[in-house]
Amino acid sequence: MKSKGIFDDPYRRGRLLSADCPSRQILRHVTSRWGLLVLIVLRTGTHRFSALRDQIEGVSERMLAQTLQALESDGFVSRVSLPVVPPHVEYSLTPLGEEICDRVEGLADWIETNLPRLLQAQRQAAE
Amino acid sequence: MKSKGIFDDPYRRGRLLSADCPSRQILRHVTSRWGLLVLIVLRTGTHRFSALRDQIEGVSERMLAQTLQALESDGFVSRVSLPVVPPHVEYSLTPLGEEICDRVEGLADWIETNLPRLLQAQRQAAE
DNA sequence: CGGAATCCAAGATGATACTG
DNA sequence: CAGTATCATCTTGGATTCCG
Repeated sequence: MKSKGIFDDPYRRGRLLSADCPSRQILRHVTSRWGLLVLIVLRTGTHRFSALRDQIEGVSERMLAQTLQALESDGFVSRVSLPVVPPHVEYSLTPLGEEICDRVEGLADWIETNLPRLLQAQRQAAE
Repeated sequence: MKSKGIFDDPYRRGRLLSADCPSRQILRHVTSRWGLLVLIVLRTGTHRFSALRDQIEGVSERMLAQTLQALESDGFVSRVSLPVVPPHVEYSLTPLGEEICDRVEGLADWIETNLPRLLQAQRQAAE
């Protein structure tokens, strides 16, 4: 009888090129249109819902709520609801969220810093 | 008469939190569902269209072509079409593409490596 | 204040068929 | 082989309204 140890699990480490790799879902959450921006803002500390909405220009309340839920369900964001009226809810990064935010911010910072080069490359590629 | 120097351009460096920052578009291209995977595969060397399609499980030819065009127009991917029949087209990373791929792969690798932790965090967050 | 619910517009994606 | 064209579908996103 063959034993089925943990080493038989093909996803002990992710394989992004496989269609059914769970990494793809997580990746889509953190690289989603608003997910990445939420992480970046939360990296600067705890924020309330309205503060996030105001800092992330262009996000709707609907998408912000949806994005926060996805990040929370992945364990990247912690949600603390204070039982007061009017409601007061605070969002912050979990330790896991801080770790992934390092990588996310590395990407975002590189683009922001190199934007002049990037815009020039776009013009050149358009020729 | 006021001179309009390059320092007047608010986007000499990007500001991702601004709705109209060009960085957002570039970011969406490289973090798109297939864009990220294309970059990762091209990091291993030059590939033909069909090779990319085969390696990136689940991508359709339509989306692959569209993704490659976006990355090419941003200056991340170089497209070389050999004038033979049947057609032979080779894709590779530009120097700019390699630079950004460092960051993209950093993120992807972290997720793949930490997938076990991530899946456990998901279960815990679901409680 | 922080959402949830609903409806609708816009965009992303896919299957298929077709072409140089 | 490497796409493009077309159509159908699914997802994303936004505006509005309502609620505890």
